[in-house]
Amino acid sequence: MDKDISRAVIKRLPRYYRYLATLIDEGVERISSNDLSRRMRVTASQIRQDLNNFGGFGQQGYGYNVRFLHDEIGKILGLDATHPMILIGAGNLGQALANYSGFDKSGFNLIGIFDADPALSGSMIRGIPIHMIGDLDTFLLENKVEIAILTLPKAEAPQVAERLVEGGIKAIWNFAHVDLDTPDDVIVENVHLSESLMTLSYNLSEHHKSHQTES
Amino acid sequence: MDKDISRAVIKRLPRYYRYLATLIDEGVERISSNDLSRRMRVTASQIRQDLNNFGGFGQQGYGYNVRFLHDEIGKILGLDATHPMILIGAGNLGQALANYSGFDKSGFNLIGIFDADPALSGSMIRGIPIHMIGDLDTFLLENKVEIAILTLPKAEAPQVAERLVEGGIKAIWNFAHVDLDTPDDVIVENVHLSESLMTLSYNLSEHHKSHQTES
DNA sequence: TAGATTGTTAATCGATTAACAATC
DNA sequence: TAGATTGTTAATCGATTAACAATC
Repeated sequence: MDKDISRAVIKRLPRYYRYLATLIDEGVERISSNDLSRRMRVTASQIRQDLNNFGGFGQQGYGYNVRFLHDEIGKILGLDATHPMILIGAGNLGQALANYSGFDKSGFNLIGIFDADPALSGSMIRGIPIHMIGDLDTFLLENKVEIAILTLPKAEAPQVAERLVEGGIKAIWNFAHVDLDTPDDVIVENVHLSESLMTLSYNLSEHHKSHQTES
Repeated sequence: MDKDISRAVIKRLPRYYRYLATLIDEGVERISSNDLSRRMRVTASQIRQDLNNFGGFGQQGYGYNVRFLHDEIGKILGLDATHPMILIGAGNLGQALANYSGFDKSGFNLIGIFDADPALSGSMIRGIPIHMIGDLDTFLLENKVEIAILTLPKAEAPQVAERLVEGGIKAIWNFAHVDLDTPDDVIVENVHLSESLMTLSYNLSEHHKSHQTES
């Protein structure tokens, strides 16, 4: 039904969601696009335009019910569903992400960790077993996995990505410093930390007027 | 001199830089905007427009010298300079970033780590000492620090950010799940991982045609 | 020189902002 | 009802793409 929402809009939704959660914590029950725009430092127009891509969540003369809007955006983002995930590459970053328990409460459940290092075989992180990478294909056959987190050296990432696609994975959260070449129906969300740092560095180098930037 | 380059352009520079490094590895000496556009899956027009924001790096009839263009973009990004950094919050993610040695070769030198946990006092990560957060202000007085990496719980981040600003920090690489309210001359680059995952989740939930996305 | 390919201007497309009628 | 504020259309702004003259 909702057709072709622009990526710019989608990327703003989690931020709305976060601000609305804060408002709930503060006990705020309703908010107008104008008040929210002041808090978030975006235009009220943009807020109303963004939300109306998904339907009329507000009420004229009243504004938006905070809890309702929060939950609706949660649904739009798919946070009402459970998303089984695996993580591939238990290095520093991989272990840090595996240790982070915050994803669970949004429905992102890590059910397996894979690495090439035999020393890690059989051990666990937060109760989640570390498997050998050789067992990946079997695991994908026997378990429903939606998302794979790729925290691998760039050299190994493309080959592993291909195996993931063959195994029916739906989405890859890619932390490897490489672009993956996947079929159109596989979602790839890239997090290139070093590129984020370079962007920061650019702004440092010059006499640029700064503004806060989303990565 | 270079005035007001759009953020969209800046965010593409690190990717050009990465592809050019790969071309150097492959022994490619020159490349046309057309060939590069095919590899990177962007338009040749965009490549030429982007680069010409910074000057004419190419030559008609020839294309671009790979090594030269790579190095020029490096300079634009400020990778020819050294950027002393500190990291605040030695939790899972903080430790992972501290352990990552790859930043050094781009000039990003981690010179101090701070945490509130007394158990960590005096220990080191990759030879970099962990200080108590109480010593932050003194450290900033005694050391030239450009960038602070914030890997803290959201509750503590704003207060620490304020101390950093007072201590003369130039830029904050913010991993905390909160927007920081800093003066205009302080650069903030946000990395909100949970928001990145939500974006991925959105694309999963629906029958959206996927395309690879930069976070 | 002829061919190739840039640098750059012009045209198009998309996203943001402004305005206001609808309506709670 | 009157006031407030949305939903939505129209205007503006900015970014991308196309076209082509300049030039190596």
